[in-house]
Amino acid sequence: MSITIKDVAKKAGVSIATVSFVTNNSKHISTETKNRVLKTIKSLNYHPSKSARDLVSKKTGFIGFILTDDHFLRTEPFYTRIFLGTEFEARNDDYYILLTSIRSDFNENDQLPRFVLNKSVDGIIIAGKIPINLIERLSDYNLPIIFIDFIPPSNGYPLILIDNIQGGILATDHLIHLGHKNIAFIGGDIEHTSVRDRLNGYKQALEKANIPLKNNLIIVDAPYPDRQNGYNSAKRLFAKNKNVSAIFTCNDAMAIGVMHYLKDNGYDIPRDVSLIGFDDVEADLMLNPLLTTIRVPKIELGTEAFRLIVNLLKNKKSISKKILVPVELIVRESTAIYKPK
Amino acid sequence: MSITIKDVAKKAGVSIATVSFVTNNSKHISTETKNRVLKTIKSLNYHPSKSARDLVSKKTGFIGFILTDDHFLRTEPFYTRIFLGTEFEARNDDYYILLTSIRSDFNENDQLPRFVLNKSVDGIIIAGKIPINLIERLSDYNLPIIFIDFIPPSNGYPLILIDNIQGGILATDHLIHLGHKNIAFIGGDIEHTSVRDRLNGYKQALEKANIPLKNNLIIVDAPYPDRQNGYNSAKRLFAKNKNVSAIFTCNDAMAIGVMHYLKDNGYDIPRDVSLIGFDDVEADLMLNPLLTTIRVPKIELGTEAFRLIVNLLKNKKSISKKILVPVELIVRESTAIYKPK
DNA sequence: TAAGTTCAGTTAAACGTTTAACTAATATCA
DNA sequence: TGATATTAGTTAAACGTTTAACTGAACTTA
Repeated sequence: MSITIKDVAKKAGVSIATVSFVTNNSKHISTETKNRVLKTIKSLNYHPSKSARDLVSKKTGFIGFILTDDHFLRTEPFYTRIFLGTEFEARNDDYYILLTSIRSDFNENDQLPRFVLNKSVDGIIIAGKIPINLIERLSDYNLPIIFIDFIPPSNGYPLILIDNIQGGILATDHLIHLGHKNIAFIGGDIEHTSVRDRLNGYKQALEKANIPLKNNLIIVDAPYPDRQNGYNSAKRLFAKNKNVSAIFTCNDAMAIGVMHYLKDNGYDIPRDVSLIGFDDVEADLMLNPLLTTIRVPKIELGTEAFRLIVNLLKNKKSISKKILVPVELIVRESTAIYKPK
Repeated sequence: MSITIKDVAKKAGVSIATVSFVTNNSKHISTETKNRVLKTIKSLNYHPSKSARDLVSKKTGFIGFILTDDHFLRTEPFYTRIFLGTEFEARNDDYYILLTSIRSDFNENDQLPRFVLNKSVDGIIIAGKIPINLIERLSDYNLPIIFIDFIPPSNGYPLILIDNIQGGILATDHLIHLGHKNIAFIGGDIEHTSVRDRLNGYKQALEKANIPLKNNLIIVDAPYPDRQNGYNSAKRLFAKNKNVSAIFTCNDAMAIGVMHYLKDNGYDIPRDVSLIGFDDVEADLMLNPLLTTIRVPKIELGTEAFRLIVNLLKNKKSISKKILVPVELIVRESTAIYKPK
């Protein structure tokens, strides 16, 4: 059968406790014995049984990762990248990540993820907007929960957030420095905090530059920030106001929609209109022109979340931290110096 | 602390063995006792400890799922959908899926996935093309392995495959029925079996319709089947042959590249050229015109793989099955009846 | 030198299940 | 009727670890 700690102990001529102490280096063992044990472990290709370990330590060694179907299957690998960041980091710490998806219209009748019901995780990471009734039901299980890129209504949870305000400022500043004055903002649902914060950054940047805010340059009534809604929002923007020289959209998907609208209506990018997105999802490298955008470090969001939850697990006291991950301006081809017509 | 089988046994007034028999219904227990135990379980909200179970049963209850980074982070949610299918199915069978990625240039110096080293999975599902040295090293661990959408060089593994030949026939037949004669095939790497099979279907369909095969209508030298290579392949196709009225590309990504090329060069789709893709990844719903394609049932590929591996695990004898999952023609706007210029 | 301290290692209990082997009661049948 | 089979349940060992409590030797120190 499989090699166990007993086999190692026997072959190395020590007790199983000693082997255990070596593998965990939890007690001082003479270098001589230690090396002998280590060598034996290697030669037998011994790997401790996870279940036996978990059983006695009362830990599971698993972290649950929850995503809605919507987010999971998004065209752009945004949330999958975040997951990957978490998985990467977990490798160093002997944790496994259990990924599951829930329906985005999760309701009272839906079952909680199995790993919650069976208590097979030590903590939970949730990325993106999630139905609040799930959060409420989750709280009964008193597991540590961390949110990525979402601010739940109830306080007290540690949060890993994108520095959206900073991103909004970065994007808008870029356009301002290029000489633009009539800068539009196109967002999805204003109820979503990221959109609100990005808009906030936009406003702050304008104010700092003494450019008056015009409400008819702000379109934030689309239900979902996808390409189609980007297209429609652009249409509505230009219906109100022909005098736009630059557009900041709250994400790349909408930006691509806007791009389509502009092309369909004879505007050249960036000659007639400059366009900047947000996320940098590399969704469309064939885009012409290539999109200037704000890069969100997705992998890093995932790794940060993992580090934080492990910390929480070790120190037991629930620090309700809020970590803002910085973003970066990526200048490509869709923005240019303002030239009056 | 946590509720254990002992608590249930005590409260229900039976031995722990009885409780175990009830939870597994592995032995006949009187309905009376059974109901009493069940009720107690519910009232205490008891859930068996997975690690204790795994320890004695020598199963882990986990299946490993391996993807290369390339596939994982593909723009189109192709492989993530397959994973989701597996995860869905696993829910019914009390299995968990451990998803991990490896680098696409995985080599001898890279570590095997942790779940292999630590023996924390009962079997492995691999989706998409994977470096063969990984397969070789994996075979040492004598775990059941199943491949999805990839035929490894070494035989004997159960395979879940897309019915590519049938798909090739379906696509080409569609174009033939529309009256096209000069039908081009654009594929990526011909070394890839899916491309070969799709091309095969293409050839079969032409032959059946008595349309002579022209080699200068077949472009299969792109290293990777993405948009950029679709664009380039189209360029090369039209350099050799202006007389093309329909194009069948081996996947949607290349089809989108081809679409860009056609637009850039003044061809109207489908008036001048009909275009059909493969995969139906819904990557670009803003596409104009919407792409006619062959739909691959991604979720189903995942569920089939899971069912097969569980079967393998239960019956122990390694049936080297090959399951061909059928595809479906989805007619949208990019194909039309042939009209001579 | 005697008492105490440190060091290196061992022993054995515990974690929460499953399951083979057993028991005791009841049913079946020639 | 007595032997046998069936049913419903129990007992106890086993799975592979961790770790508290212990042991014995070697080293300090007054």
